[in-house]
Amino acid sequence: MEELLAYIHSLMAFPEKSWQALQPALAEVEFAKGDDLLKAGKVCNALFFIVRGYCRAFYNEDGQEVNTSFFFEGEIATNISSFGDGRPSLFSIQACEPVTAIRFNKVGLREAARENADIETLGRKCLQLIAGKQEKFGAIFQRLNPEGRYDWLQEHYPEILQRVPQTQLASFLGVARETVSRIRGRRS
Amino acid sequence: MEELLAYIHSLMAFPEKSWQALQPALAEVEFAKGDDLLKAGKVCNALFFIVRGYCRAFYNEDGQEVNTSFFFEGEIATNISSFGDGRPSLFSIQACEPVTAIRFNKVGLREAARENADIETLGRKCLQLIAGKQEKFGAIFQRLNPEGRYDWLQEHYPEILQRVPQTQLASFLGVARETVSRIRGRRS
DNA sequence: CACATGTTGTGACGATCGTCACAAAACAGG
DNA sequence: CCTGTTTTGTGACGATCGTCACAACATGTG
Repeated sequence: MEELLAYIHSLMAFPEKSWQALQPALAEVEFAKGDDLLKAGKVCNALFFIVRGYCRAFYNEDGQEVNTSFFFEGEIATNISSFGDGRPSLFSIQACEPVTAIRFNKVGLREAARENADIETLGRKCLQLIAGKQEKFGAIFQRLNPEGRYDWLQEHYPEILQRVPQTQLASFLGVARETVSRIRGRRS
Repeated sequence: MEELLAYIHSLMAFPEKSWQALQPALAEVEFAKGDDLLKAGKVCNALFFIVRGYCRAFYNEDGQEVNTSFFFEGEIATNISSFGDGRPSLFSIQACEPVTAIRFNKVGLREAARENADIETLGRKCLQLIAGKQEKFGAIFQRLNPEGRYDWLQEHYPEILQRVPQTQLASFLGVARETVSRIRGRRS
């Protein structure tokens, strides 16, 4: 819980009173490696603040999995659009290691936000953060070739390169597995 | 204004009372071709609902312009991250034709949202819409090669292909100008 | 109409990447 | 420790794309 509080404080001033008001919406949860935090086809009714371990978001493109993002400690894993309008999620989120997370229940969050303006603001901040991250990644894919993308990750998210197995990294970079292997060969 | 009202109604129920409360934040504005709706380096303190004409968002990558998106009639043009946290925008938004738009003033909007929950909700819906659009485009660039991207645009946003000059389209697709020319050659 | 400017088409060529095939290495379960 | 399974490395080859160079076409301005 301290991790979450620190995260929130990094975003905004958040008095003890608001923190208390938030509690009913929260629950600490554990996932084994391979467990789904969110299943494609289901509606996303929670946010997950990752405390330990990491997850991947992926969907099925004619029989094979495409990774769309990774969530590490101190990040929020969710499907914004499904969470937002209650439509089924197009992708799954899965624990890649044993994961400890704090679950934000949607209903509880909505109730808490109605009573407390800080919580409403917090929600908006998170949304902005997620949108901003998406914007950044979009730009990278738009203007960089596979090698450039790898370098950019190296620079900005070295954790992904170190913790994610190569095959999954390749699908995230939108690149053949072999290409990642060759880029790594050149680097070392 | 009717266009904007229709747009809002397509997103949510929005009673006349809320519409009235929103008015002080709105203003109809005109831009000549080439005018900036937002200048890179400045803080974005408005949303623009495009009524007529279209705009492009672009930034400078070592001396040459890269288009990051286009905004047509019935869409909202803005820089979410700059609008959200008041930091200077990394990109400009420019009218590609004579543009008529409705300007949402940030201060006015904030005041109106404080008084009226519908307006707060509207803000969140717009944010979600923009994040969702970004998510979609990100996925396309991640897994499609230039030709696939072109086809996808053809299918989902044919307007872009028809109204945007080829050179700017190329920079948007993250592709050499000549490649777009050849793809078009193959298509016809 | 003439000219300057900007946009688009096209050909040649090399670099990068995807695909296929198979070998090597790492890993997990008994 | 052995064995089957998954992950990673590597080579060959073809397709696509980027770059450069230049021609054709369109646009707009006097």
